[in-house]
Amino acid sequence: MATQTELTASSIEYSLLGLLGERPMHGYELHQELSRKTGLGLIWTVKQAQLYALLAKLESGGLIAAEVLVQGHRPARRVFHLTEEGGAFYKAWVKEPSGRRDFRLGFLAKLYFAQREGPDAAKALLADQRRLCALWLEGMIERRDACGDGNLDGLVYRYRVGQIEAMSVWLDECLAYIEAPSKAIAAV
Amino acid sequence: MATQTELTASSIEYSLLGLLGERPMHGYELHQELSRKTGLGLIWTVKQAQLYALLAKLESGGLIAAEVLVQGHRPARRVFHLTEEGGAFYKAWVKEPSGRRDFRLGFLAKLYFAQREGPDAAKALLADQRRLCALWLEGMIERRDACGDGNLDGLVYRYRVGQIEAMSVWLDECLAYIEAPSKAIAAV
DNA sequence: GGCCGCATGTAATCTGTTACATGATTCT
DNA sequence: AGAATCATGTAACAGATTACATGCGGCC
Repeated sequence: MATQTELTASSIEYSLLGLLGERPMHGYELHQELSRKTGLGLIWTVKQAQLYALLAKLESGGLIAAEVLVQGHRPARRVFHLTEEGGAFYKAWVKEPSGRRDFRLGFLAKLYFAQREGPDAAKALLADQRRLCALWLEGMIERRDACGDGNLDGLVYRYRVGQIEAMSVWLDECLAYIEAPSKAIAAV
Repeated sequence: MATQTELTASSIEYSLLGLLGERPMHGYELHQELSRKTGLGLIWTVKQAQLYALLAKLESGGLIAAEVLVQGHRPARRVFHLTEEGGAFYKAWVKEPSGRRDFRLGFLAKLYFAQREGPDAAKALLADQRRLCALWLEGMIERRDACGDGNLDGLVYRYRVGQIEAMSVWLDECLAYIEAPSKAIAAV
């Protein structure tokens, strides 16, 4: 029970927790995992230096812990695993829909993990996120309409409305995919 | 001709150049301009401290210069104006379409300025940006199709395709707006 | 001989955020 | 009396990026 110093973690950090929740890994391994151009690596990549820094932060926060694994000639590995605290942190994150700021990165990552936990978790997440997204859209449309046509401000809002609408459509696609992975997409 | 230390400026900095190109202003004034919820202030806001830091950077880079304007009792104002170099920098920026990274901020700002320079500048910018955007879309669709249906990677690409498509639609709306500001939007 | 893979990091740098400092004036 | 406005900044901290350091083994 390390003193909870108001731990705020970015979606990258949560994703590391998520990965370590599946199986313990050492830094280099994580880095490779994230450097592939599939899965999480497709969402973002972390530079090696940053990764080690993030791991150090998570470790000092008590969310992960390391075991040193010495191997003959090569440098020893520090194999990290989730602590209970870290697991709880991750669980809370993965079920909470994302804010607009980190939708692009955070939500994609969340969906990745939620779907691994099973279709129900993913469906629930998608439903929540859709609701949130609808709210954003509503608010943005209101603001768009508030500034009449014929000025640049309106275009700015129109841009945002368009982006949120596209999100919304995409969330529906995701839901369809989760419900019937094999051919759902073709129907769109 | 200060030694051009490979000046890289963010779109925020370019926007400051753009504002100062219209009329000289002091820091506080710029900050107010950007704090209003219309025009550029709608695109982003800068914290006061950061603004002064940016101005210092631009000044030391020789892109803007200050004149001190002492007024009776209040603190003296440092009124900044564009230098020739700064003007050239700005001009190059404003006509160049934005990359994907800073489309959200950079392009909106660019459009704001281009449109102030007149409809032709704005039209040219929009046309260029549309072309670029079409390329992105093409590439992204290709990648989307490359990873077959039925896996999460596909959803990630679908998301991106959706966002770029929305951009593309919006660019067309913008063009319509520039060509017939009064009622173009209603037609969409 | 030189580069890539393995596996760890540190140090320097840059950018941004938060908080604070100053000091007079005008609004409530 | 207290708050907000005017107008400038500095200092401390947080985050990411870049570059560098180490040291061995295997491949071309």
